[in-house]
Amino acid sequence: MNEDPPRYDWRAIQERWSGVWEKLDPYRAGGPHEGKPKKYILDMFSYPSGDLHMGHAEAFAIGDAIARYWMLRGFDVLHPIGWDSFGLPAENAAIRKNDHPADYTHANIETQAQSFKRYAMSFDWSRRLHTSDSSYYRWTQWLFLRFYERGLAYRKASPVNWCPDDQTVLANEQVVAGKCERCGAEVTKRNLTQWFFKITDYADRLLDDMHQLEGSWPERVLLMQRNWIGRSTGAEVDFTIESAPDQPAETVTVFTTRPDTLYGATFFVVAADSPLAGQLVTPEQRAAFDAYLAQVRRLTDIERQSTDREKTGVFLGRRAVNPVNGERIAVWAADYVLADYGTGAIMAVPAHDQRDLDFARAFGLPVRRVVDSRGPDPAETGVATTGDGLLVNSGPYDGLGKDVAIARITVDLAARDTGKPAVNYRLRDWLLSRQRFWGVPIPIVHCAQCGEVPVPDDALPVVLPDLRGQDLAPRGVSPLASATDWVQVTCPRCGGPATRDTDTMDTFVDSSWYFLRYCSPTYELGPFDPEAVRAWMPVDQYVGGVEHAILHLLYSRFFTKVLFDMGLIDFAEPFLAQLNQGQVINQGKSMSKSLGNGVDLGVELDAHGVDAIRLTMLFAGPPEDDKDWADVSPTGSGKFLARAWRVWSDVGAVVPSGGAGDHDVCRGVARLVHEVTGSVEGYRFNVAIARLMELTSLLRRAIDSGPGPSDPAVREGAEWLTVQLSLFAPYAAEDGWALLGHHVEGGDVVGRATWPVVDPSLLVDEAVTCVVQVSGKVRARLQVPPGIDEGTLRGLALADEGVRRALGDRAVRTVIVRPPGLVNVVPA
RNA sequence: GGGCGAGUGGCGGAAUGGCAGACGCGCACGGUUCAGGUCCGUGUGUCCGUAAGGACGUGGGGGUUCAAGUCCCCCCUCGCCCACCA
Repeated sequence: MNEDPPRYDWRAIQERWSGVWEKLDPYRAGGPHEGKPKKYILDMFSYPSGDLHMGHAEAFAIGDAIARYWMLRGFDVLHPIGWDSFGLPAENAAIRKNDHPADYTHANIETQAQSFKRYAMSFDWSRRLHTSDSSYYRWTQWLFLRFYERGLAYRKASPVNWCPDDQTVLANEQVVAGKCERCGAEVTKRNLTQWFFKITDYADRLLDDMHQLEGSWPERVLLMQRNWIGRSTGAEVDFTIESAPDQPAETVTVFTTRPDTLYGATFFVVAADSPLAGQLVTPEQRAAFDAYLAQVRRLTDIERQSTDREKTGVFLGRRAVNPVNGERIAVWAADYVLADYGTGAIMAVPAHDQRDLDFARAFGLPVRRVVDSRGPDPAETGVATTGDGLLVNSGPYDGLGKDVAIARITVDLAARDTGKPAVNYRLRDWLLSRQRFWGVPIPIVHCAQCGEVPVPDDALPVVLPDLRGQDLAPRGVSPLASATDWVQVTCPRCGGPATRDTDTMDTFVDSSWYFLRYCSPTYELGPFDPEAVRAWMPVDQYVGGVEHAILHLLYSRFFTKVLFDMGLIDFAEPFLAQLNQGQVINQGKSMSKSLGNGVDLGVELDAHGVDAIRLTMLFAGPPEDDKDWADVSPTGSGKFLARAWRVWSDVGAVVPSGGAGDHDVCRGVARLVHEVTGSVEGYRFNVAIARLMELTSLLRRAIDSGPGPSDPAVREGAEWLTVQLSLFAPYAAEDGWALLGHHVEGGDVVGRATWPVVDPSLLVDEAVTCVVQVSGKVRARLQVPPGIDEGTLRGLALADEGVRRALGDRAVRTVIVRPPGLVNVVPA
């Protein structure tokens, strides 16, 4: 009878080891580190909108490889998982299916948890958390109250972004190109009283602390945050608006980054939709202004922000007086000036600002150059000169350069009390209230006697009422308002009748502190145990998508700084290092239902197995590159795993006795294993996997046509291959570990083995191939000892047949000798 | 319009200023197999050449250097981000 050799069977392997891991639970983080150094490796937690998809598969393969690496290096690693489980999709599903959002949420969480386990994630499952559990959101409310006490959470009426489809307000950060980030509907403005976090108080620190992150955060993310915060330094300048004869004069302040161009201000513009415009307009111009304002209000933000639009505006009938030269300039209202940036009013310097120039040309307003740019006249070319130059037409400031002029003019304005240095930010306060149900209730009570009253800490959590199905249908006010029993309360301060705030918090509030909760997920005395946070935080490596570059990452940094100021933590940046994986795309395009190019993770896992998919994700390229699924080969990954498995199977469980084994195998293994370590530390997993493929081929050759499977060096190579491959292919590696004789069921899992460290003496080359170039082209290769001296090498190179042939009859001008690897002969 | 990043075989991608194309996919040929697939081996940048060998070659152009995919300048193309923020 012919006995078939054993074969790599990933299905059987997955089934076998997932059961064992479930029992052993091998990836729990330690307590106080037992003397070991710590690493906190954090994957962005998951939103439970369905099962895991291809994007998750890539991101989590990266995070898991990093976490597993540090475990094998002997660190105490915290690698937790949880769910960002409040949010609109669950609520919309509940309305559709007439049930409770929690049902949908928990079903999806269970599905994802099972998928994570199948995907062999090395999570500490004991720390799992859900932001929609009252045991979690109790502390979200507690944090809100602390922010409130410090004046960092406040309510104000203002025009806010309104999504007509989701029937809720949105934060600035959630409006992308005038549309709702989530559903794509065009966002409109509504004047509403809403809750805000005063993130603008932290603008400077959010900006300045970024230098700590340089080098360990993607440059692109830092840049996006810088742009988003948008700090501009300049001056505020007071213009007097000439009054009607019977009225007192008014002062309107403008912000400018170019106070040096003050002499070039030839008109004055206020935002058409600001209250200021309505106050300034004269009775004669009132009708024209009202008509213009109506026209502006009809525009959507998208139309309004289109930069190639013709400039529009209307004269308000009054004049402003320039504080530096007393010049009277016309006051206009226009929609190119924004009501909510700076002071909502500008001085227009058309010669040196393109927008002002476009406006001046549209309405025939004067243009005066005050910076000598030596170019053609902007009034004629239509191109404003925005660069540096010496001042002209600027009275006492003529001849000054930009920086000096800005400093001098600002000082002089301040001395006459008509201006001062000023800083402005693009960043606005974080609008956190939402008129939806499935979120954290805002723990504030409104009392006719006492006004806003915080819910006392010992009355937390304010638990959501039990609403479901049609109770949740959007009607422009929060669904919580219809839960009358829930809304009606007694005032915690005076005991009189009061009502609960019916808004819920933006889910980004939940995710702004979850990384702290993981340190002590069941702690009852506060949001986190200070001891545990001191032990684990900050996060050493955060892994997730770049789509959170300004939302989640900025908010989390803000929260961390506030907690630092409260004295609750002793660090001001939560994430020391950040890695953004690329997207998984298909045929050059991101996957979408409408394109029909979606790839289902479950189908891929069923077809190729977990290890092959993880390996494919990581081998496809550097982590931050996009991966096109049409360009990669899970089949190839599977073949590699089968080859590796056959090596383990051939080497088997018999431990050879004594000796280092075959010298060449030993050195080859050492070199490759060493290179894998370097590649993993640099997050070049594609290169690490390439080296493991080479290692596998080397061992294959050693078994078939070298010293054979029982050589000690071959065995050691096989063990190391197993340990290193376990970062990427945990199932196959565990099976290999068992094949090599380890008692996995008894707790000797490969994921808790020791990362190989090679003897440095094995990495020193015994013979080096020296490349000899003539004029930079390779003409000969010499085998030389690594310690060869310059003179000897030079002599050998010049004597070489190939070199002489290439030189021909030309004389040698220079010889560059870089022992032992390179000689470059330069002929005359 | 502004900012940032990237362009390397048929494809994904390697390469501290020092042998361009590691590793893989694909393809070709050979072996194994009743056959197909699997598996094993060999080859595979382009051009000239039976071969030995040679010429060319990292988007285009210029420069620095003994030596450039890598550094500098200009241009082209693509991608991403921001976009009337005074």
